[in-house]
Amino acid sequence: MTVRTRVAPSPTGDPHVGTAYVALVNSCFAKKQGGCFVLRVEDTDRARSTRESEEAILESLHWLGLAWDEGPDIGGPHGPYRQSERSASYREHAAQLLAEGHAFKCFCTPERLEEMRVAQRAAHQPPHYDGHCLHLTPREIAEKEAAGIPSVVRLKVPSEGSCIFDDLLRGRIEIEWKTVDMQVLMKSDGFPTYHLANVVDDHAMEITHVIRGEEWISSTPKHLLLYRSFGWTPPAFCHLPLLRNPDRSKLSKRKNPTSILYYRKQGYPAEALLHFLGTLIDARNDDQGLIGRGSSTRERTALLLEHFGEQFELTHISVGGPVFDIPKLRWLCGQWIRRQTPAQFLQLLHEWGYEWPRAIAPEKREHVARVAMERIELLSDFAPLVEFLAEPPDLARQDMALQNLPEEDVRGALESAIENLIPLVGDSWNQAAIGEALKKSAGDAGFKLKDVVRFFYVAVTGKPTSLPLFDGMEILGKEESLRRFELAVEKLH
RNA sequence: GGCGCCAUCGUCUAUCGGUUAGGACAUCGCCCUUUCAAGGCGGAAAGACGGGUUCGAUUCCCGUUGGCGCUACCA
Repeated sequence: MTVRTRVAPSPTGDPHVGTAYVALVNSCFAKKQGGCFVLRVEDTDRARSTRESEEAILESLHWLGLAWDEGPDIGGPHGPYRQSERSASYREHAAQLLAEGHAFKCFCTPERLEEMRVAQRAAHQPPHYDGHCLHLTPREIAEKEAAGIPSVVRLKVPSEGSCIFDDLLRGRIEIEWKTVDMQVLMKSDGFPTYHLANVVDDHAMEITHVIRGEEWISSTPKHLLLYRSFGWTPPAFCHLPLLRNPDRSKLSKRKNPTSILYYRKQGYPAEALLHFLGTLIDARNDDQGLIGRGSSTRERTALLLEHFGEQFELTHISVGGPVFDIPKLRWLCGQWIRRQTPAQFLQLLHEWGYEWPRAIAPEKREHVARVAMERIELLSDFAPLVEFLAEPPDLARQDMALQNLPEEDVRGALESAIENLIPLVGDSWNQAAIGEALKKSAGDAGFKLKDVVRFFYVAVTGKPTSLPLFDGMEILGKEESLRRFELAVEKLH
């Protein structure tokens, strides 16, 4: 039997990094076993599901280089891959459960259920469906339906014994049936809940390994009960740890950016995010040798995925929920950026959507890239670093008030710089010569370059820290550089 | 509260009974140096607690504590 795994996102919000993490594991497992990886959209929550969200999720996973063998966008032999398009199947299966006595119709109002829960809570009982509609006669059911009272279908759960199953990561798990609620399977709007749809589809799509988040462990008995009721062989189950916020709670957007869209927009390269996710599923992927391979983002993510797939071992996933450590992710981003050639980096910037200021001539951009890529982590760090090349700084006198150096000394150094820079004409206006000239200027003014260079930075870039100054000035050109020195001198008069 | 899962440096982790408990991020220091970075070198930093089992436990078992998850006509 060929291995088939799936990821089943619910399109109810922004694409979550946790979805990518689960998708990655499923994809790697399938790849390692020579199986298929399926993407199925679980849009049974009519109120919250949107098509935009679905598109964003697929797009984001693709951005990370993830690909599936079957899915709503590419079809496949087990389609449709969108649960909202499989309603008939759920209705039939619910009817079958009803007919065979594995489920029952429930006419309880939300108000009654709420009162029931409040009472149970007050009595320190776990909230549980109380079986109110469990023993309605066919006649009572018919009457209520004739009266137009809305109903749901609930799962019948054994009252004794326990459900025992094997988790691929955690081994034997035992949960007593009395702690399992009589879950709703079909909502009154005619749509299935996760539990029914998930089981029916996993069976229909011949999923062999259900690899999903840890939050599903306590629901697994319900799913197993459904497989048993239908007479189906259940798949193997594997519950992955949940990604955490730094405070260790489940990763949530209240406390952390969780949207892949966010990371993309901020300029986290896809290959770096993918690599980071890879380190979370197997520590052996925390290998700097993996950084930088490939000449385009597409090729880089493909190589990474190939490596992850080959190396993949379920047992290397540790079961403690890992903190989604943004500082480490950022470092990895910087690493990926730095391992590119300047030309590749330019391409990365372009793909990200960076638009060059017109003032920076195309032939100078590779030089800019070369010196800028050494000092950024995210692509969004690039623009602020190079904006001085397009816009003259708006200097204020106090910007020059650094290091308690008297203004006249600063002015002297700046004037000396101008004097030494003027002779540099034509090709002599280059990084090395500029450096020599500025060193001499500092000396002429009675300082070491080190002591006054910060003022030069402020004069040219408007900030005490920026790109390497000599390169910056070479790129800026002689005329504009001198103009900025002169402007700075004026400020000090 | 009930049920379940989990537990090594601040973080991600290695160790599959015997190690000076290793690496990476972050942090600190030094070097390099045109500021800031990057890079190089080095430092500090961990087995939650209590019982067992064993010649020997971070490793196996039990308990405690702690964290997390579930406890919906959301997934």
